Amino acid sequence: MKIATFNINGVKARLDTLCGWLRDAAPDVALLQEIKSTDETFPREQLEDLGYTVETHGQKGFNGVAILSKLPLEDVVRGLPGDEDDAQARYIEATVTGTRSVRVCGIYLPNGNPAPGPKYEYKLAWLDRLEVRMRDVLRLEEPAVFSGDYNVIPQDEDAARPEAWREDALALPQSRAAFRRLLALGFTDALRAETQRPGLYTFWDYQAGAWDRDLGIRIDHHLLTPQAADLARSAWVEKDIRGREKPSDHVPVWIELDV
DNA sequence: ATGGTAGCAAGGCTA
Repeated sequence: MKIATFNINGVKARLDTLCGWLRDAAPDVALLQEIKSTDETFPREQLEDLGYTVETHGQKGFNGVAILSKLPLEDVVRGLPGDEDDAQARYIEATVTGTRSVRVCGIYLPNGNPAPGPKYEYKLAWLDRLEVRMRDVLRLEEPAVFSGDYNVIPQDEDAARPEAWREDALALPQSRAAFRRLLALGFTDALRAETQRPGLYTFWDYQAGAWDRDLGIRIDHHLLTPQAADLARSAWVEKDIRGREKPSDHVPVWIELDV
């Protein structure tokens, strides 16, 4: 089972790109972030025509997440549990069953800038709630993946210019500590081993020629329960997507599970 | 210190 996470940065503006990618790359499951659409305006039919089951947790204008799957999706949860007053659409879960079941959890973590400030407080509170949810799922001792745009640069080697991010909400010590706590629960960062070779990034800013100069950061992650990690065959970044026509500022990040 | 680009949606916010 091939699972990709992809911050699409506007599904309506990216629909041709998305459909072409789904035809070529043919993920079994695609977790999308920043769909910037409501459930009603999401281009569901076009994706269903490509053979995908579609579940969305949308919002007008900003944020929004979705799961596309070639296999049926069951037991969908919309919204990160733990705060009834949180109106931002940043989280969706479902179960997909191949030769065995995998819980797939799609994440669009708050950016948190400017820090310090209320947006950063929201990011840290969201990370605390995510830790609770991940602990609960971990207890089930089943294959599960928490995949998406974490808006966290875990370590200096995950940025081309770490000094440029020193004061940024994506790399502040509290952000990194919270991410490390997620790993300490017992999760595996599926792409971590790949970062032994420098220059593994998933995002390049539209501004200041970041792509042309390869000034990227690694902020899109797959975190695997031990049961999922045992099934993991490989993990990779589809970097060339960033150089195509009208790209998102993120690229797809993949894992393949032996399921 | 600022601005640089992009999407949504129709002005400013978010990133």
